[in-house]
Amino acid sequence: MYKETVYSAFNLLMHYPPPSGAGQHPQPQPPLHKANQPPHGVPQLSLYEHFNSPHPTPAPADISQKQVHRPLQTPDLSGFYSLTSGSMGQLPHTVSWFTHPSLMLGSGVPGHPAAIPHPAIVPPSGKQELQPFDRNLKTQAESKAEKEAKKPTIKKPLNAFMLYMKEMRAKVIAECTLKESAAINQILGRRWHALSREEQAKYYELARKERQLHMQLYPGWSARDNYGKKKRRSREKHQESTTETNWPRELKDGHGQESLSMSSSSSPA
DNA sequence: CTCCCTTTGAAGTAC
DNA sequence: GTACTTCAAAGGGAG
Repeated sequence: MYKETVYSAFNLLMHYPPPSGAGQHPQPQPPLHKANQPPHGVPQLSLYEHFNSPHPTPAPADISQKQVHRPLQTPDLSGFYSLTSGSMGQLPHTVSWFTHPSLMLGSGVPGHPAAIPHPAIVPPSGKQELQPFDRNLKTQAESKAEKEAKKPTIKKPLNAFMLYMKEMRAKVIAECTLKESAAINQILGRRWHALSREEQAKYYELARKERQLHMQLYPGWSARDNYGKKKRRSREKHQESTTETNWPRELKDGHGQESLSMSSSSSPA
């Protein structure tokens, strides 16, 4: 089944050969995501400084936690993405959902009571909390522990590729009628490599602004907060796959690019 | 219901 | 400093 869906995308993929097809980017240059890194020590975070300045209002993270009991609403971002999906010829003034104006005002910014829950903040299970009525039945210790466990998770900001995926996914699905994300992502990965440096640069810039705003909204947040909390992927399996080739990703991309048939056969029937 | 798959990049941990 | 690991999104598939 998986094989079939993957093969159904074959034609699509033929237009976006893997990077191993040496010469997709005739001009060998340093990885864009590295070249795109802003120099250290460059002060760019005026807003960040503003948030970090001593003020009586609670920290953004605290605000976000107070929003947990609300029905979680992911704002409709289709507008923004439709804005950018057609032509990325110019950078939008707003950056994805992190920098969407309404979100900037509403999510986590102190002093905005009508705050919209930030899409990066989700309850761990994605479910609503217990009603206060139910919680009264529990002991303080239990409820405290539960509260701790149900703390909203502040998600990582999306990187350039993730932003690209988010924007292009629907397009690819429409083109190839695939729905399985694993297959879609393979296509998107190849399309990503097929992008020009200029096109990629737009997404790196978007991602940079995402990180910047994320920092502003959640000054104390660290990727460490979510580290190791998501899945307990079988380390043996992962090591098996890495030791199989034992190559760095760059080399694998260049020489050991897994074929579609390989990836399809990797999933158990 | 929960995890896996699959991708790239950022950021974490381990040595 | 380098190598390795985890998590961001997504949704069908599998157990």
